[in-house]
Amino acid sequence: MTETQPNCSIARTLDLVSDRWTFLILREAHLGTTRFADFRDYLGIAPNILANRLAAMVESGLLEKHEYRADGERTRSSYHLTPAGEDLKLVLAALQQWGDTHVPRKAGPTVLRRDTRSNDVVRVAFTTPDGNAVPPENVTFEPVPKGPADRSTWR
Amino acid sequence: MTETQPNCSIARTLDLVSDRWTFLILREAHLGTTRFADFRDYLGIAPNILANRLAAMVESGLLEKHEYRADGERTRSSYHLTPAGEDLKLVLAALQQWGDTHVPRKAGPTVLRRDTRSNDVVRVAFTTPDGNAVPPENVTFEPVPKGPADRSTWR
DNA sequence: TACCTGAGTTGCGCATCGAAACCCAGAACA
DNA sequence: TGTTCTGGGTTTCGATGCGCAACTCAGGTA
Repeated sequence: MTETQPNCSIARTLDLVSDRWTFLILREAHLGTTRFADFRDYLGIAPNILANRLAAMVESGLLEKHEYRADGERTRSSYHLTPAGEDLKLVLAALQQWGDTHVPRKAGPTVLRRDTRSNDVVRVAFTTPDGNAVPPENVTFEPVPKGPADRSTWR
Repeated sequence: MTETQPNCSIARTLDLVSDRWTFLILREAHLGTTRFADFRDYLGIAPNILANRLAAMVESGLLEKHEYRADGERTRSSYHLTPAGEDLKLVLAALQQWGDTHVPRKAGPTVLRRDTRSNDVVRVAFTTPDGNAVPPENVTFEPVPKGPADRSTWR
């Protein structure tokens, strides 16, 4: 087994998270869910699939499994976002924002993204390094000159 | 078949794009690929899967199929991003940015996001509506008060 | 002792995936 | 006129993976 890493960052990312359930588990984790039974009940996911996904996500560094013990109870497992998992907040927000505009729910969105300081609703957008907004139509994906020219090796 | 729409924007979005190949086809489309054979060769995707995905993406409004005829050639098919598909640029960029930092390639990234006006490298970030950057740790997902409280109906 | 609850595991039928092979129409060639 | 080439697919078929339902197992509770 040669276990080739794709050259494309999008492809490497998708190797870890492209699954629908993985995204939804991440959504729940970002909303504060940590326990197996809560993920199962909130998402309506089959327990074998959930166990499978959680293990894969721990394996790939998106979640950490902790054992904890509340007073007078036995130890339980909980799953917490790692910094890498936290950083996917931006991806989740981008997906959500797209869904809000392109496949809207008649009754309006169920979840907002809000700035805890100002209470403003937050958007995801392109910016320059110094924080100026860039209109999407001015953003291009540009292969780097030294990169592998053969597109088929990008995956 | 009741064909229920999930209440969660992320879930509704994932119904259209959660598949790994769908994302990679979108990446290629954003790089300018329009023809069946080019998608097939650049991605190394089996033609049945490609045909399947392209049809689904046309069906869900991410791509449009055009017939065109170059001088002295027969008509050919091409696939072009719709505005909705264009808007997924932000999601692709967010995935790519995450991959660049959390599963980096030793030889550096293969594709950059660049502002065609200033030539600056572009980042994806949270902003307020008036364009100020918001640090990710200050962004929370907040269920709207009137929304369905029962999380299990969100999907 | 029996029961409950959280956190899974196992078994099984069905759908989907993907590799390889095949197909078909139009142009180009001979 | 027939053959070949190429783009854009379709068909076949075996392997994988999904989700439901049922079961397990350990610790705490009545």
